[in-house]
Amino acid sequence: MSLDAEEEFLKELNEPQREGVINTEGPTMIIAGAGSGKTRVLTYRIAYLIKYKHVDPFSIMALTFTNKAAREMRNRIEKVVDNDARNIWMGTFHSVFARLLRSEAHHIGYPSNFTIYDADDSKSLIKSIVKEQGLDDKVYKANAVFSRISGAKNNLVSWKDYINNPLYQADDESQMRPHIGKLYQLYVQRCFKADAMDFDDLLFNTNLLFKEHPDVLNKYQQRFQYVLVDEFQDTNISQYLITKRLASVRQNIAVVGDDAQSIYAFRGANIQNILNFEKDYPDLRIIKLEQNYRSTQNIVNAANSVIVKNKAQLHKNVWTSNQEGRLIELIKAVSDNEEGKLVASTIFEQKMNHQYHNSDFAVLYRTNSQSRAMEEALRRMNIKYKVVGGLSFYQRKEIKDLLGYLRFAVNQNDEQALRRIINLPKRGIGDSSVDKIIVAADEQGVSLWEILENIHHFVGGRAGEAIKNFVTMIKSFRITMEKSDAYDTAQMVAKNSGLLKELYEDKTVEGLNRYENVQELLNAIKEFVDNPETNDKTLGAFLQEVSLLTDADDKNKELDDAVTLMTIHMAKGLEFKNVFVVGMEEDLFPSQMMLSSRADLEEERRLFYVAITRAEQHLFLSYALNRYRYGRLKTCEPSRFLSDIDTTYLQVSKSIGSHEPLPGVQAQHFGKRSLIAGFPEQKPQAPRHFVKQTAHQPSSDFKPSDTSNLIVGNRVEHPKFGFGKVIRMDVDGANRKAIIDFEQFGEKTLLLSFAKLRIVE
DNA sequence: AAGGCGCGTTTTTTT
DNA sequence: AACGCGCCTT
Repeated sequence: MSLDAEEEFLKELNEPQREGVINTEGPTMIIAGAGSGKTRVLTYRIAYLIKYKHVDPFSIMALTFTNKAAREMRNRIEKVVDNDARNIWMGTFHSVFARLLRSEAHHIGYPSNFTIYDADDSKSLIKSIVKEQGLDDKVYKANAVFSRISGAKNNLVSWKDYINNPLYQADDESQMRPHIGKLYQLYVQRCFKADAMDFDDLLFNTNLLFKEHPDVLNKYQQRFQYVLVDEFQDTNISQYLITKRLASVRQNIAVVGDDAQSIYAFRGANIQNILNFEKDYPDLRIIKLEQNYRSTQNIVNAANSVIVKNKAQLHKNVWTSNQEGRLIELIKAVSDNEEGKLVASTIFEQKMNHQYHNSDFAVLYRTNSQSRAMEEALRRMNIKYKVVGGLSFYQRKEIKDLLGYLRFAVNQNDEQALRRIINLPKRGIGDSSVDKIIVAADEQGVSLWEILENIHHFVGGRAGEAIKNFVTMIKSFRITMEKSDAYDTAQMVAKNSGLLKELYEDKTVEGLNRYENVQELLNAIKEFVDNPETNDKTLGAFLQEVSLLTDADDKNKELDDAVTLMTIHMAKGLEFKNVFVVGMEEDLFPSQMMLSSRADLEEERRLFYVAITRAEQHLFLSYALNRYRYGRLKTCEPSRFLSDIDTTYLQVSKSIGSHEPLPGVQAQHFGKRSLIAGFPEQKPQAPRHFVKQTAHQPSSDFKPSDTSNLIVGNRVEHPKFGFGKVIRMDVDGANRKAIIDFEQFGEKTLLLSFAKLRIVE
C-alpha cells in the first residue's frame, strides 16, 4: 500500500470530510448540513474501508433511505474500488432486513416465502376485521386504525403491550375508540396466519428475532463489522434499535444525518435518536460538516434565516464560499392555474437566457394533487416533464391484479391476494362464497388453502364447481413455478388466468393502456431474470424486490431531459440548478392537517428548509391567491414561511400575474388581496385563522346535536372553535353549510355533514 | 352474481 | 372532483 495513493484518494475532501472518512473505528456521528457532501463522505468511507483498511465488502452493511440512494452509492463505490461492491449489504432498512428475514424467519414462526403486505393490503385487511367485529367503520376508519398500529410497531409496542398499557388505552378511550388494541391483536394474528408481514413488521420482527434468538444476532454481529446509516435523522426507534443491536459488539457504527432535515416524524422518525446516540455511545466521535458546496450564498443564507426560527435544533453554522448568486424570486399568481402558467413561462425564459436543460429544473410542492395545474401548463408550453411519485406503476389495478396471482402462487395463505384474484376475471365466485371460506378456515383452524382444496365440504353448487377449477388452476401455476424462472411463470399465469385475454378484449383507450402496462410488467420480470446480477431468479425473489420498490426507482424516468415534478418529501437528497417551490400558502404549506392534528409547525418548517436547500443557483417561490381545493375555489393567504425569510435575500418578481378576477370569484377578495401586493416589504402579521392547539376545551357535557334543524341565530358550541353564533345558512350542491361567527376565531364556514356542533340555545 | 346508481366521504407527506 | 361503498335491480 502506497501512502501517496491514499493521499491522492483523500485529496478531494475537506478537513472534516476527511475526518469522517479515515476514522473508521468506533462510533461516529456525522452531522452534515444541507449540501455539505454527506453522501460523498459515506461513499468515500466505504471505499476507504475496502481499499485501504482491506475490509471484506461482505462484512459491511450500509443502510439508506431509498433504493435509489443505495444504487447510486453502490455505483459510486464501484468506480473507486476495483473490488466488486456487490457483496456489501446496502439498501433501505426494509429491503435489507426483508432479505435477512427470508433466511431467518423460521425462528419466529414465519416461512421464508412470506408475503409483504403493502399499505393497501394492510388497510383492506383492517377494514374486514373492523367489519367482522361489528364495529362502526366510521369510527374505526382504516387509516386511523392503521396509523395507530403502525405507530405502536415503530415504537416496538406489541399488541400485548398495547392492550396492557393504560396510557394507550386511555388515549383510545378518549378518542372514543376503545377497541383499537383488540383490532391490533386480530390484525397481527391475521397477518401471521396469512404468512404476511407489513412494512413495519419487517423491522419489528427483526427486532423480535434479535431479541429472542441471541445466537442468530451473534451470527450477524460477527459478520457485519461495519454498520453505516444514512439519513439518520429519519430513522425511528425500531430501526435505531436494530442498528444498535447489530453494532453492539464491534461498535463500528457510523451515522450521517442532519436534524434540520428531519421530515418523517409522522412516520415515527425520531430526532431523539440523535440525542440517544450520544448517550448510548459515550466515546462517540462527532463530526460536523458545515460548508455547503451546493448553493449560492443567497440561498444558503435564506435557508439559515428560515431554520433559526425553529427552537428544537442542534447548533450548526452552515456557510458557503460559492458566489452570492441571484436573489430568490417571489412569484404571486391569481389562481393555481395561473401559477402553473407563470412557472412554465419562467422556465421557458430561464432556458432561453441561460442555456439550461429541462433537467436543470424542479418544481416542488407539498401535496401530490398540486401536480395537475403544473402538468397542464407545462404541456401547453411543450416543456417535457416527469412526475415522480403519486400513483406509481405498481399501484395500478391491472398490475396489482397480476401481482396478486403471482403472490398467491408463491404463498397460498395470502388472504389479501386471494380476495383480489379469486373472482377475477369473473368466474362466478361471489363475496358470500369468499366469506364462507374465511369463516370455515377460522372455525376449523386451518389455512385458507386447505379449505379451498376441500371446497366440496363447504361450498356446493355452481360456486363450488368454480372454486374447484380455480384451485386446479393455481396448482398448475405452482407446478410451472417450481421448474421455471420468474418470467416463464408470470407469462404462463398471465395467459392462463384469463387476465391478459380480458384486457386484450377491452378496446377502449384505458383498456389498451392497461394491456400495455401488463406487458410492461412482464418485460420488467424478463429484465429481472436476464440481469446477470440477479442471483435468485425465482418468482418469490422478484416479488420481494417489487414490494419494496418505490416510484422514485422507476428506471424509465431517469433517461429523458425533463423538468422534475415532485413532493418536497421525494426531493430529499436531490439537487437541481433551478428550483420552484409552489403553493406557498397558509393551510397548504404549512399543511392545515399537520397543524391541527399534530401541532408540529417545526416539522413543516424543516420541510421548507429542505425545499430551499435543493436549489443550486436559483430559487423561485410562488403562491396563488385562489386555489381549487376539495373541488371548490378557495381564497388563500401567503404562507407564514414567506415571512420567515430574511427579506434581504428576496425580491418580488415584477408584477407578473394578470390580476384579472377569475370567473366566479367575487371582486371583494381582490380588494383585500391588494394588501399583499407590497409583500414582503410589509411587516409579517400574525396569521388569523391559525387554530392553536390550546384553542378550546369543550364543555364536559359536550354532545353533538342534530343539526338538521339548525337555524340562523342559534348559539352553538364546536369542540375546537368554541362558542359562536350562526349568522347565515347556505346550500351548496348536496352540502348544507352554516356560516358561524366564533367568539375566538371569527367567521368560519362549516359543512354540516362534518361539523360537530352542540346547539346551546 | 353482476352491474348500475346515488349517496357520502375525502383530500399530507412514504418505506 | 374523484372515488368508494352500499343498496337496488336484473
